[in-house]
Amino acid sequence: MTQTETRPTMTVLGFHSHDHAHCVSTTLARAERYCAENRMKFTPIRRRALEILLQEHRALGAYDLLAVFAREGLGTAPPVAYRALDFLTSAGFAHKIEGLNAYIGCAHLGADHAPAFLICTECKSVAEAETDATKGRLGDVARAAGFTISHTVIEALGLCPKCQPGVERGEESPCA
Amino acid sequence: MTQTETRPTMTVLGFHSHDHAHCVSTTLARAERYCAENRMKFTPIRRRALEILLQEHRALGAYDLLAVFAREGLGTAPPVAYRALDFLTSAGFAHKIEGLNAYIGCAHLGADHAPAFLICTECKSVAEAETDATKGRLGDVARAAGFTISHTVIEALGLCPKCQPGVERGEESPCA
DNA sequence: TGCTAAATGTTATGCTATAACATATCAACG
DNA sequence: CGTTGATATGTTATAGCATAACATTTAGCA
Repeated sequence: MTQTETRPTMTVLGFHSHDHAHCVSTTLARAERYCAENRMKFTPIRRRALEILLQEHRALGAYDLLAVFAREGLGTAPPVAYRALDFLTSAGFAHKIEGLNAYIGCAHLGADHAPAFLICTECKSVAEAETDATKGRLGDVARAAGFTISHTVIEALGLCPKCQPGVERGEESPCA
Repeated sequence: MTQTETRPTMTVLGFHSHDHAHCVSTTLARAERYCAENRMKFTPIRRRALEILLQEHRALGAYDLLAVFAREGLGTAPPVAYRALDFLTSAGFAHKIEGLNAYIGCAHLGADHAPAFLICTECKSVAEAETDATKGRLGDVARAAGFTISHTVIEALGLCPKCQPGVERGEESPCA
């Protein structure tokens, strides 16, 4: 199961290192402001759910999230997790990775963007790309067919740079 | 549940009408030949599974398939359906629609192609496009990130031409 | 205050998928 | 022919993902 405890500040985002604690806190602050401006309720459980997803920075199952909630006394029944995830995904604060039945936090606030994901099947780390261009191409196909797109799922499964065969690793766990 | 009985010969493929009975039989024949040439066993249950998927020509859940099997005395336990689907998807004879947890037959034989799907959330009909171009663009992003793609999931959910608001329908069921 | 809408708590259930092990089938080879 | 090994199938049980339904609480507002 997922542990939240001992985790370095510098970890992987989009397979690049960065100051993770900083990006978590600023994204939370931005979400807070976004909700205030849009009459949305950023309740403690929703805020904590986003915080967990952002901290992990990899695809997390609903029941993984629930397990953290349980440890923290925030709830034990599945709907607790799914409601928080519904809120976050509706708001565009998180996305579901369909290929993994899992969820990931997102730094791009606002409901309408068409993300593409690179998902490492080895270490489960996920990079998010904003490929409106990809949606544009899919959009061309759709337009030609008279099809109206409401949502896109664009995911690539494979191996991230650190999990490629032949890459030697140190003592740290792969990709994070 | 899904009924196989009374179904017109002309139905929707890629949102275009076509002679469906013909495309089902020719695709089955091609699959048969492909398997013979590649030492793969196109057993009765696998053949029937593909036939069902091709006939329906829309996303079908594993348990929908299983229900048909049960009616026909081919099996009642989930692994029966999942094994057939595993074979068909491995062979490239069928694809899983991740956004629906459902499966669809495919006319493009051979394991390696990168399909994109337009999925009508109203009538569940599915159009398949061979957008190697889209894979190419995702591939650009991946290459830049040092990511090796093994599989892509490219799906657009929305409304097909016949299910658009404002389109009046006759007495037939939507899109099929 | 009292109304309404939204959020949360809780129980139960349904859908999706696979593990594990037994049995059967079939092709290759001596 | 019969053994052997690999693949396919039969079967039971269970794991993992998700939601329906209803009770209770909370927050905003007339």
